[in-house]
Parts: sequence; structure tokens; C-alpha cells
Amino acid sequence: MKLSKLVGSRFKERPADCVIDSHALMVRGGYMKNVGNGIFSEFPLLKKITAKIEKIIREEMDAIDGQEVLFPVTLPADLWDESGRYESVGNELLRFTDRSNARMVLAMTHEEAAVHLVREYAQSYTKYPFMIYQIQRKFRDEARPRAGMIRVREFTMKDAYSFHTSQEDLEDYYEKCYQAYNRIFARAGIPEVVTVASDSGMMGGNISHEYMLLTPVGEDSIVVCAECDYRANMEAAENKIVNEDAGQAKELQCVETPECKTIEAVCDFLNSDVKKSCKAVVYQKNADDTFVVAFVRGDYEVNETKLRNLVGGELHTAEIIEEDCLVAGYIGPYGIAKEAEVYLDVSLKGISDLVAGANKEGYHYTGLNLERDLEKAEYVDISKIQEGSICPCCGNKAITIKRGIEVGNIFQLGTKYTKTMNMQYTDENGQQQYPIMGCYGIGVGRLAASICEVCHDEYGPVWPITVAPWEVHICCLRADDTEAKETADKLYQELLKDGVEVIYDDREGIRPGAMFSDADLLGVPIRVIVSPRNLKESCVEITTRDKSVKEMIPIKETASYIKGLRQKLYEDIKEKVTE
RNA sequence: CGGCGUGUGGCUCAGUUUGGUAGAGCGCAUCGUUCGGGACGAUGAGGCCGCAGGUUCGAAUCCUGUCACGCCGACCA
Repeated sequence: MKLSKLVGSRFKERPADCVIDSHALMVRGGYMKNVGNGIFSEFPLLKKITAKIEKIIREEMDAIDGQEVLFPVTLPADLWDESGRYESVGNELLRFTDRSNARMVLAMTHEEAAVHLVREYAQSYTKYPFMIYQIQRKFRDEARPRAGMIRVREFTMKDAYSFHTSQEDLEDYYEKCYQAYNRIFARAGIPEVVTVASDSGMMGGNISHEYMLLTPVGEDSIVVCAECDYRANMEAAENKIVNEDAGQAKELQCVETPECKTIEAVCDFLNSDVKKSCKAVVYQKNADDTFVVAFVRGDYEVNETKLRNLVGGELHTAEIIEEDCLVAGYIGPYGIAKEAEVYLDVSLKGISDLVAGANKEGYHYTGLNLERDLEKAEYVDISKIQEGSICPCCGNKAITIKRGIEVGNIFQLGTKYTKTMNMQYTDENGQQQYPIMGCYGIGVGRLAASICEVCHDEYGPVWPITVAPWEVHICCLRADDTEAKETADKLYQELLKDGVEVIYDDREGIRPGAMFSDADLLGVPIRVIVSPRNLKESCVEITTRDKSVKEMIPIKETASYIKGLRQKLYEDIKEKVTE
């Protein structure tokens, strides 16, 4: 490929609306173009990269006996009625009607379609286990797309669905997939992707893992233990708290605390320790009238995901008005209105002397002892784990919080979809059974952007050779110089003949600086510089995009040197792939 | 859905406060001089200033509405 023909333009200035580097570089480099809110087109440059990522994914999925299929993007709503998700999923699911007014959806995930495809086929236990996957577009009407290709509304995803006749078999396969995913990310040049325990969310099921690329621009908070292997999404991380120094029990007193509506104000006013205070956070359940009040220690935050799982319904931020049974700013667990559903966080357990709202305008209690003063004090885990907290796995106070991009996930779904959609098989005893499912996703475009995010410098991406748009980039610095042109042409042809993927910048009248800048934006791992200056020494210059190699190579040895270097780059990546 | 912000040639932005009929740099085209980290000069093309109303002799500028995009939050396999 000659660079002069590559569709897509590169430019110097950072686009104004790009917040993260990978977004800015991929726009500047002519990789993609924004079409609408969270919707992008891919130029050839990005398409080449995503095609390589897809190839790696296909190879690894096929290696664990996956079979590629293709589901439609548009699905009749009936199918989503079967699983109940037409109703239960929020606005991320784009619903519309066709010309005959039939209800349709744009698929945001394909569990329903997968069950639909195989439920007649797989009526006998002899067909199991099997896995089907596809690499295809999805649409999710995200409330807030952001960060370029990291969070978009329409995107390419590999989604896989496995079907099993026993939990053990699912777990075996889950483990295989777990390893396949590690190989995929290592082969794509980001072996540093870690797995974390996660919340299953709307997918249902029990066990699930997310594959996280740790980077400060990530939008998920990841809990990592410095002492052991424990890693979890903040949403799912158990918060273990032991209030050892609980203090002396004191008399329960109702004290006046005027205009103290925040926990900080109360503690300031009473000159008390925030760690001995009780903070209330109020939600409303399922948009009905039920208030859900979560109490956590004053220095903790409510983990809404954990709370939502406990409550078993949707939660909305509540606004308390005067007619309500609660007193905004003065809510406490003692003497709270019976209408409210109350949850006490484990962070409150064992504190004998708490400051808490008195459920009365302008008053708080001091000396509150939940075990003593409440009829029933049950504690649940609904607070966010913090930096330095106790690791739920090893018990050390070694928790750190990092940021990560979720590049893939795997779920043990169980029978949620096979039951609701009535998919059954006959087992060896002639009994009807529901198959057990797993599902496994990887966002292709997000993966490409994530690689760029962790593999770039100030001038452009530094693509790992396994996903790079080309392997070698030839810059002919003076295409008007006959000798340079002929040398570069010849090298180009020779490399092509040997099956090397080459982009050849043969443009005349482009100054070296501009040519280098373009090459940096393309991020091709091996660069060959042919110029009159180098030719005086009968050499060409060969560098790597990451600057680790910079050699003058005699012209005659160029092709073999490049092939050797290419080989080495592939091997460097292969070394990090665990078998 | 709430808060904030921005819409002016392909890109980055000025001009809006105080209305007078649109600018700069980059990019693009042609010519010349240049040529190892985004050169210089000359000439040229390209914009009904997001859209719709309104005020006015006159609107990019003031008013009303609307749409789009971005950021923060809520939400999110």
C-alpha cells in the first residue's frame, strides 16, 4: 500500500473535543470520524487494526471449539418478551416499530437470539456442550457516550454463548474461556489486562469476571489488594470492616443541632469523630412510594450496586418533601418512620457511641448504640470499599483503588434464558432439562482504543505488531532523488514479495518532518528510512516505533534484517502468551 | 434525566459585551525557492456564522424557540 493513496487525512492540531489521548490520536491520525453522538465510522487504518483483532479472537474462539454464527441486528420484540427483558431493560435498548407497526428492537446483546437459534437443534443431551459466537455490531443507547471509541453507542463486539448439561461442565468451559481471553489480550499486545470479580448486572447469573486494562483514564474503579491476588470491580467488592476500638457505651441523648444537615456539619458542631457518626442516604424503590434508607458510617459512601442487589429493584435518588415521613438532613436509624425500608451497613457494627439523626428537624442523637437501642440490628454490606481497607480475601489492610477500562467479560448465566425461553433437552434418562449457559463478550473497537491508550507517545500510537495496520513503514525522504526512489521502490517490491505488510510513503515534495509525523501517527512498528544521506553510506536506517532499535543497515542486507526484526517483535509478544 | 458549556470554510479559533453585511493560522489548489522532525514566498478556491422565528433601515452579534455536540453527575451487558 502506498501512503499517497490511503483514504483518511492526518492533521496536526488536537481536536477540541477529545479528552483522552487515544481519542485525539485516532482522530488526528485518520483512523475514525465521528458521525453522531457515540457513533463513529472507521477509516481503512482502523479497519485494518480491528480486522487483526478480530482474527486473533476468531483463532482463539475456534481453538476452544467455538463455531462462528451471525445473528441479526434487528430483532422482533417478541423474542425479548420471552426473556422478559423487553420490559426489564431500560432505555439502553432501542425500541422501534416497523412499517406494519410491529415492535422491534436493535440488539444490544444476543442471549435471546442465541437461544432462539439453537433451541430446536439442541433437544438431545448428545448435542452438548457447544459454543457459538459472532463478531458483529451492537447498539446500546448509552446515556452518555464518551472518550472516543471507549464508550460508544454502536460498536463491534464478539459475543459467545455456550450451552451445557451440568454446572461442572459450564465451569470447565468457563475456565477454558478464561484462559482463551488471557491469550487474546496478550496476543493483542496488552498482557497486563487483569481479571476482576464483577457484578452481573442485568445479565443475571452468578459468577462473572471482567477483563480490565488498568489505566487512569478508565471509567471503572478497580479494587486491588497489594498483598494477595484479590481484584474486584468496586461495584462488587465486599467491604469488610471491623470496628475494634468501639469506645464506651454512653447514654442516648437527643441534642439540638440547628442547621446541621450534613454529616460534616454535625460532627463539626458536636466536635465528634466522623467515624462514630451514622450517615443516611435515601432512595426510592421502583418509582413507587417506598423509601429505602441506607445507613453507613459517616466516612463511607453507599455502594449503590450492592444496595440495589439487596433491595431487588430499581433505585432512584429520592427528594424528600415536607409531607414525607422522613426529615431531610436529620434521618437516623433510631425512631425512623416505619414506612421506610432500612438497611444498616456493616461499617456501623460494634460502635457503641454513635451520632445519628433524630428524625426531628434540628436534632441529632448522641450515644446511640444500635445493638442496645434498636429492636433488631442486622448489618448488610452496602458501603464502598476504600483505599487502605481490609482485603476480603487475605484480611490485610492493603486495598488500593485503581481505574480500568473493561475490555471483556465472561458470565456464568445459568438457566435464566433457557428457562424463560423454554429451551429444553432430553437427558440420558429421558428427563426434560434446561441447559446451563455461559456468555462471553469482547468489545473490538474498545479494545483497539484501549491498546492505543496504553501504547502511545506524544506523537502517536505505538501499535504492537500483532494489531498494527502494517508491519513495516518505508519513508522515502526524497522521492525526487532517482537513487532514493529506486532503492525504496525495490525494497518495497521485495518485502511485498516476501509477504511483509508494508506501507510505503513515496510522496514527492513532502518534507522529512511531515513524513515522520505522519509515520508516527500511523504507529507502524518497523520504520525504514531511505534517503540520499543514508545512501551515501550505502545504507538505509531502520528504527522501531518504540525507539528501542535504531540501526544503519547496508542496502543488500535490508530485507533480511527487516524480516528478522519482524520475527523478533512477534516473538516478544508470543513470550507473554501463556499456554 | 439534571447541571455547565460550545456551535463562525476541512481543522484550531478570533469577532458577539458596544448591531454596519466575515477574519487569522493550519489544511487544500497552482507556481517558484527549499528538503533529516509538521519550511518560505506568491496567487487562488472554499463560509446564506447550527436551524427557525422575532426586533431593526440593517443581525454572526440583541430577543424567543429549537436542534446538535461536548464536559460533570444520574444511569449502564
